[in-house]
Amino acid sequence: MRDGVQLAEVAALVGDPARAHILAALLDGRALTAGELAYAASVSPQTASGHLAKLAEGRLVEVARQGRHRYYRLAGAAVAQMLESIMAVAADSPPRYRPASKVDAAMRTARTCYDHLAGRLGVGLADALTARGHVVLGEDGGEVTEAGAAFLAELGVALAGPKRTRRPLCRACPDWTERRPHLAGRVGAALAARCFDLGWIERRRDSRALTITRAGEQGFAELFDLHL
Amino acid sequence: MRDGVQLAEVAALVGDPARAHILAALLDGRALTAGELAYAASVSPQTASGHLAKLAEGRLVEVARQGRHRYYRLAGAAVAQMLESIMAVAADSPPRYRPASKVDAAMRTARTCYDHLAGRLGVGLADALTARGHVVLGEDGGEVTEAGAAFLAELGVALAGPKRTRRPLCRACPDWTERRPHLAGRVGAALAARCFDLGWIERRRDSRALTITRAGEQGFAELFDLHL
DNA sequence: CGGAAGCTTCGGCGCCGGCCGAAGCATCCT
DNA sequence: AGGATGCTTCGGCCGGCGCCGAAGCTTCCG
Repeated sequence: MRDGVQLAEVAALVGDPARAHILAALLDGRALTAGELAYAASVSPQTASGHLAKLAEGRLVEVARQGRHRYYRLAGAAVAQMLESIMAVAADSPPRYRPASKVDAAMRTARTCYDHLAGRLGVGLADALTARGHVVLGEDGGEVTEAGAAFLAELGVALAGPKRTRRPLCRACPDWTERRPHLAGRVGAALAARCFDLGWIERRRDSRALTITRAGEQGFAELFDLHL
Repeated sequence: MRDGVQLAEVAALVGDPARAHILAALLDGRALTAGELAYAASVSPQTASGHLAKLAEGRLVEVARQGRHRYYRLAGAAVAQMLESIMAVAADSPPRYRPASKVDAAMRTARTCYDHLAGRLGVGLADALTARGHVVLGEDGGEVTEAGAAFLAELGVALAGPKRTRRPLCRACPDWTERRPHLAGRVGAALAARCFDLGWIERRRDSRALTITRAGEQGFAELFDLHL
């Protein structure tokens, strides 16, 4: 069982509190500077730099130099999915203390998951789209029906992009609060981006939780029969 | 971002080499004794005992006393899925050394994943069943069609069991070698069990890889048009 | 061109945690 | 009962890693 060592190496990278905070901060798919990540992890810049070097060597994050800043981001959707699956185990494992604070309620309602939407909002959208036959989530990623393509086009969701990308169009991504999948893949990302553009949702400070605006409440209710 | 600490706690449990070997050994869903796990992890019984206590406290494994033995097993399918997703990241992350040994080839062909089948065999079965409309894998787990139920019944797959179980009937489980989902859930487990009973597949020593017997080759080819 | 900002590298300290020997329980066998 | 087996607990050793201060490198600005 030789895969045990690689398993341990990757898990150990996530297993340090500072690095876990860094990864959690990157989980919404944005690219953050080393300084911001140091602040997020509550460690000094030197310490964060060391952690980031290890994460980069382990191919968990990628770095992009831009002027005197260095922007770090998750290395891909597989990493995000791994982190979500670990959180899913962490969520029900420890009976220790269950804060259930206000921010948790917000997280459960709507949050970003890598570059798409999760929480009740995310699974609600996925449910609505599948119930109406706009998307079909199969085992091999899933597809968008003709009616779905028309619906999304009318909504203004940009699905053009380079066709040669390897990323699947649709993917069911497990949601660790709702325990049911939400919509990921290129469609999930484009839909989330469009919701931001429409001003239906807004990011919160220092959290992956999202604020649903009044326009968003109206839009989600009218177009998706979704009341959150 | 308070979830960072819980993330780190769970990941740190997997992050130790000895514990990772233990978890990898349990990944096929069987329950093993503390002694067997100590041997699998190449540590002394005392050391393994400490690790197992931590894994149990972290709710990653469950223990069942039976005589003077203690049988440990993974705490659930969510844990198995987490481990698979970590392996998926570990598989393409390190360009270090790629052994690509013989056992790896066997693992890619057919192996167990928790209590169901993975590898080319696993995804091939899932493909065949969906292509023929025997199962429909949706986002919310999936269903077995009437034709599928009849087909499985004729094959001798026992799907009765207690109806009140929470476990979904079907579920798409990501496959880290094929990078496409295979069939999990109660149906996946029952199908795997039936293949063992039919003598189509056999476990190998010290590995999750499976040997496909001559009867298995014939059966998979005839009933699923699957040539491995 | 100097100074400041952002980030990294280096060096040494300190501590957490894995490891095993020895001992302590529980269970099974005869 | 006596001994063997399986597993756990205790105690102490020791290596590794996270941490930060100081210094060095690159980039931006006036």
